[in-house]
Amino acid sequence: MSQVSAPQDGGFLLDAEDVEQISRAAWYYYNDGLTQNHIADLLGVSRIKVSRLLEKGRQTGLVELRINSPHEGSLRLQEELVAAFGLTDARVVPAAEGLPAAPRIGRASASLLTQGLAPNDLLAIGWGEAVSTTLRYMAPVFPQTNVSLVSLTGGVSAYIGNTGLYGPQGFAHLIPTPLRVSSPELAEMLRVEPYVRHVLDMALTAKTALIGIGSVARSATLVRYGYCTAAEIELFTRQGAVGDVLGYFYDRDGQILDLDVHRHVVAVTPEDMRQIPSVIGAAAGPEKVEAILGLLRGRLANILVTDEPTAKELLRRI
Amino acid sequence: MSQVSAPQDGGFLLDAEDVEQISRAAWYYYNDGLTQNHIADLLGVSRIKVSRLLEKGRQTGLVELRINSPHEGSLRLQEELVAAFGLTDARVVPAAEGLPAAPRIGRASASLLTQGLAPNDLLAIGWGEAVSTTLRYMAPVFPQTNVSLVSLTGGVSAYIGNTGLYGPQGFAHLIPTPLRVSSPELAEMLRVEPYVRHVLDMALTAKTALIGIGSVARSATLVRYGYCTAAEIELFTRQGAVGDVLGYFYDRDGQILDLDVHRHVVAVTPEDMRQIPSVIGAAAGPEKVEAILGLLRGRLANILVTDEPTAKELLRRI
DNA sequence: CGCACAAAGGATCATTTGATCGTCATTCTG
DNA sequence: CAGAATGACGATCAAATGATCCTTTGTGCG
Repeated sequence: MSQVSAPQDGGFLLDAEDVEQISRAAWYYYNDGLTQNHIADLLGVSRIKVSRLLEKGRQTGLVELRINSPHEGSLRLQEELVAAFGLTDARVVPAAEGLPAAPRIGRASASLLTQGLAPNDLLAIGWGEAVSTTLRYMAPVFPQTNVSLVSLTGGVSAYIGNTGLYGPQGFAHLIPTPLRVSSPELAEMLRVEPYVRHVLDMALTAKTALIGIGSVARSATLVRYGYCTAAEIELFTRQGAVGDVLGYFYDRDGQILDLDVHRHVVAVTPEDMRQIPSVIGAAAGPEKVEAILGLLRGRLANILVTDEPTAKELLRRI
Repeated sequence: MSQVSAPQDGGFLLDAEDVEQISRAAWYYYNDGLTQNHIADLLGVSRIKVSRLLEKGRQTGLVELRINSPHEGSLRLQEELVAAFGLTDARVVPAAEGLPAAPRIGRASASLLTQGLAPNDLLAIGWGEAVSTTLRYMAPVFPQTNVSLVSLTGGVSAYIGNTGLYGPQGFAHLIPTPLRVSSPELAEMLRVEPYVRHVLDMALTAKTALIGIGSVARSATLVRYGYCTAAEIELFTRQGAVGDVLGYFYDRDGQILDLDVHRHVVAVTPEDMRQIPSVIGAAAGPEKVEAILGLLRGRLANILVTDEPTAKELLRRI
C-alpha cells in the first residue's frame, strides 16, 4: 500500500504581488488590446516579463477564458448526451488529437464549477486526476468566492498540494486518511473516528460534487498511486468491474460490486452520494469509455464532462 | 424632445454557426494554446479567418476574459472605496490614458454581473451609456443563464438595439415610453398605464440593478440623446444639481432636487430603488466625479464600478 | 442586364510575440 | 564557505499575428 508521490509537475503558487501584476497585465492585454510593449511601459517592467506574467496567468487559472455559450466543442453532442443518459448537463471539449486530455478536461470542469458555484457554497470532491487538475485551475477562485471544499474520500490530501491550495485549514475539509487501508477493521475504526465521521457527513450536505471516473486499465491512476496492484485490477475485471468511483468498483450497469477491497476503503459510498443533487463526473479517453458508460447507466453522476471523441464513442455504444 | 439615434457603432450579431466556430477556435487558442495555423487546419478555414473569429469573439463578449481575483486595477483602491463610502463592493479598472473609458467600464460591469447573477435572476437596468455598453458585452450571457431584463426607466428601448439583444419578447421587459415626455399629465397617464405600471413594479422586485450616473456637463448623454438641452442642464446646475440617476437630478449630498422636469419622467424613483439590495453604479471620468460623489453620499447605489483615476479623485475629495 | 456597392475572404508584410539561450542572483548542500 | 543548483531576468531571433490592401462574391437598383 505504498503511496508514491504524484507524477505531476509542481504546483503553481502566486503571491499577492504576482496576482496584482498579472491581473493588471491581463486586463490591459485582453480587454484593452494593448501590446505587451505598451503594458511593459505602464507596469515599468520588461516586455518579456509581461509575456511571462500573461502566460502564468493562463496557466494558473487566474486568468480564465470564459466562453459564454454552451457550444464548447459541440452543442449537439452535449444535447445528445443529456438526452441519451438522462443527465442534467454535459460539457464536451473540442477534439484535439495529440494534446493531453487531462488539463483540457480540468479546464472544462473548472469553468463549469466556477459558473455553477455560488459564494459560500460547499464543493465535495472525490479522488482522481481529473479532480486534481480541476482544482489546480480553480485555485484562484476559492479565496474569492469563499467556496469551501470537502472530500468524499480519503487520500485526497496526497495530491491536493499540487493544486496550489493551501493547507487543510479554513476552506478545505479533507479526510485525513488514505483512500484504502490495510484492514477492514482499521477502515471501520477510521470511519467512526469523530473528525472523519464529521467530514463524511458534511460531504453529503454539499450541493455539488466533482468526481473522477476510474478505469480498470493497468495504467489506472489507482495503480499509479499505489492504491491497487495491476493484478488486483485484473482480478476485479474478471469479476465484472468496468470502473470505479470513490474507490468502489462497479459493473457495466453501474452496480457496485461486492468486493473485499471495498471494506478497506475510507470514503462516502456511491449510494450515499446520490443525496448530492449535482454530481459532476469528469473523464475522457478511450480507456474510460466503459467506465463512464457504467457510471451513467447506474446514474451515479448526473453531469458529465468529457471530450469530443469520447462523447461520440459513448453515444455509439449507448 | 426629439430623440436622436445612438451615436454608437452598430450592433454585433452572431448566428449559431458563428458561435460554434468562435467557441471552438477560442477554446483551441486560449485553453489549448494552439497556433492560429493549427486551428485553421482543424476547422478547415484559412488562418486569417481564425484570427478574425477570435477577434469577433472578444468584441462581442462571447469570449470573456475573466480575472479570478478582485485585484482588477487595484485591490487597495477598491477596499478604500468600500470603506470610505460604506459600499458593498467596488471594481476599479486599471488606469489607461488615452483609451476610451466607456467600453472598459462596460466590460468591468459585465464581468461583475456575470459573476453575480444566478440563473433565472432578474436584472433591472437604468438609462445611460454605461448601461448600454455593459449590456452589449453581456448579450451572449443572457440566453445562457436565462436572466431576464427589466427597465427602471423609459427610453431604454431606444438604445437596446445596439446591444445585440433581441426584441422585448421573452427576457426583456422594457418600459415602452421615452424617458421624459412633454407634460406632467402625460407622464402620469403613462405611469398608471397597466403595462408600464407592471414593469415599474417588477423592476423593484429585482435583486440587482445596474444604473448609469449622469453628469451635468453640456456633453451629458441626456443632452446628446436629446432628452435635455444644454440650457436646461445649466439651469439645474444653478439649482444645485451635480448629476442624475434614472432621469432625476440630485445635489451634492445625493438629495433629489425638487425640479419641474422630474414630473415629466417615466421611471422608478431613486427612493423606490432603495428596495433593490444590489444597486451597481457605473461611471468614470473627471466630469463624473461630482455626480458619483453625490450618488454615493446619498447611498443611491451600494456598488461602484469606475476606473483608477476616478477612484483616486473620489477618495481625495471624500 | 449591367453597374455599383457592400460584405466576406485571402495575400502580403510590418509588428508583435514567445522559444531559446546566456547571465546573474539566491539558496541549498556538503 | 565554496560549489552546485535553482530560478528570475533579459537579449536575440524565428515564428506567429493582425493591419492593410486587394480580390471575389454576392445583392440591390437603375
